[in-house]
Amino acid sequence: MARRGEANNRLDDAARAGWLYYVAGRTQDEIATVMGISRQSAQRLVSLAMSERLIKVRLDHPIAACLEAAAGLRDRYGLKHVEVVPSDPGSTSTTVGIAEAGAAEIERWLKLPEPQVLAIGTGRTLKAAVDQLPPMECPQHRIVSLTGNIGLDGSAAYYNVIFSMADAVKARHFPMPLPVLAASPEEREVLHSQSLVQVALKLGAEANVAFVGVGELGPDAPLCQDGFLAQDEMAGLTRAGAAGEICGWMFDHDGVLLSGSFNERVASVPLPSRDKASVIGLAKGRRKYEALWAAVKGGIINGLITDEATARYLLNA
Amino acid sequence: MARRGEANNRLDDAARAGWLYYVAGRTQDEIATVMGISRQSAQRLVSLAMSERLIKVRLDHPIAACLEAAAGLRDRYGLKHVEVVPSDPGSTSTTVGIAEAGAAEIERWLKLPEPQVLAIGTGRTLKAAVDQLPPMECPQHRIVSLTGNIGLDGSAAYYNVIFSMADAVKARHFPMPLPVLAASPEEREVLHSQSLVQVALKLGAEANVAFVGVGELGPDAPLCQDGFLAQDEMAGLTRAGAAGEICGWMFDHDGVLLSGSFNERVASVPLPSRDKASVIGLAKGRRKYEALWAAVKGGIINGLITDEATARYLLNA
DNA sequence: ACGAGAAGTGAGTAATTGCCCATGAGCGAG
DNA sequence: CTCGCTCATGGGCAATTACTCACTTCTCGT
Repeated sequence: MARRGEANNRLDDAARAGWLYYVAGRTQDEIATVMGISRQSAQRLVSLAMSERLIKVRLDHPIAACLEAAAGLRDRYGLKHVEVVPSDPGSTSTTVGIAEAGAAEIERWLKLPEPQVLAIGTGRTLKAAVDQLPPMECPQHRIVSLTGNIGLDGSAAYYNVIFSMADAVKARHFPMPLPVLAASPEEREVLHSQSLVQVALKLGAEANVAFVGVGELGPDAPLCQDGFLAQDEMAGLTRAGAAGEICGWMFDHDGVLLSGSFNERVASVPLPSRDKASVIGLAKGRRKYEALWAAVKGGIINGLITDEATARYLLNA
Repeated sequence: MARRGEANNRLDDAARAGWLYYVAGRTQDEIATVMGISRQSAQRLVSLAMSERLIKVRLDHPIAACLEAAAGLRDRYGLKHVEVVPSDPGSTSTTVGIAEAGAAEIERWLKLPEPQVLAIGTGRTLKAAVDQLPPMECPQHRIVSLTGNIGLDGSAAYYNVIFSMADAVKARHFPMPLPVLAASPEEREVLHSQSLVQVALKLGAEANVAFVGVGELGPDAPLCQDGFLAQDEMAGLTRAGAAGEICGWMFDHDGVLLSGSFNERVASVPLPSRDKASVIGLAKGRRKYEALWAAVKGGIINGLITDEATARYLLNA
């Protein structure tokens, strides 16, 4: 192969080896012969292709147990769309499985020929899902971020997912040039009156589908860890009965948005109407059980992508 | 898990096993334990998930499209060797990429310890490829030129590639001390009876591999530009149905060598047998589409090094 | 019921893959 | 120029996976 960009060359070779291994089904020995390298090097390239995420694997089959759980959840909580992936009891990851399934669902929407407005929230799970998206050309769609991308200290929020999405999907993107949280309800009004923000707010209201993470509360909550929320404020919220948050919007154990002043400072786009749009939550894991239960009970979300264990909890709750 | 469609059950299990294997990265032993089956059964389920296409693997890298295109061309036209390099849309060069890939392939042959006979055609693309060759010592091989190196006016043909090759590669070289085109079939016979030419003809018939450029026809054809062919003769050839040429041999749109008198005047070495040898064409670019299509259709060449755009054309043609 | 045939199972074994380690090439600092 | 560092390489070996075969179970038609 060409001798020029020596840096890329390794990844190119890795891609080639990975393709030959996973797609063409050759053995590493054959690959080594074809590429004129040793078997060990071929093995390294193949595993490099894996660790660099050049190779993406997805399962396209509704597994019966998961299907049943999904159907049960749909009936029980009146959800529009439920997807349950197998649990991996040995893994502590909060994204494995969900990310792939979420990416598949996002991809389904992006492949629609009719123009859609997709709204995207924030969070680690969503980030992992978006990272699984293949490059796509979707000029017909528009993608709007539901949350601001600026932290309390003015820096860009790492987990604002819309930028990762823009890398993979060629469509018009509308980020929110705002902090997640305004200092006061009045400041929020001022911020929201900016024309750029107005566009995002309008698009958010028109969204056909929204993909959101579901955040738990407590000292270890992602909101605190990422510095959006101080510990004492968090403690106050839990005392006030908050059970979880989506895009910053706090809700109680019945899934009713808190009426206190906190939610009046949240600068995020309001969640699209659950009557017209699908608001799909992506989350799994013990720590999110309470928040998820509240969210589905109260109809904060009407779609869910989760794993088997979480689904079981929600069915028995 | 309810038991209803017993037939599905196996596929469901296969899906679950496949998920645990490919997505969660567990070993088949672990899967067997988790699912309460034997390791062999787990292996069967995993391979079933693969063969039933439940698991979809995708490679996210520019090179993926190239490899797929290459495999497609190999199948479609029954080629022995296909290499597709990424297109560089910004470049008008007819050689960038091809030259490097061609050089790499030539190098692979030169590195073989067993003595080989390499045949080399002519053309700008091939020249660019040979210019990429590193200095090598290959006393075991012999390299023969497929075309004459003398123009109509008696001067040396600039694009006769074998001399450039001799500069880089230390091996025995056999140029063809002939014009490209004889004045008449009879003259060709006389020329070919020279003992030096006999050696080249014999070697050409023994060649293990031939690297050739593919020439398009028309007023701007390289054959005209380099003064091997007058415009009126070219016009006559296109009227007679010629679609392209390789080493001077004219062929029609189905890749069948023209039977007219022109080919009887071509003084080049006949192309090596496509049954025994690899005849690898190097070419890319809009202007060569027709000629390439004819050449692969008719089996004039059984190997191809080209770029993505050209590969796409050949796949859709 | 019964037998033929399809389908599945586990043991055993060959093939393939993953990983560790010693080696040597390449490179920048001194 | 040399030392020390990093990193790719290929050998060797253990772990993992794929395949074959003989045997059992199930199904279906008579």
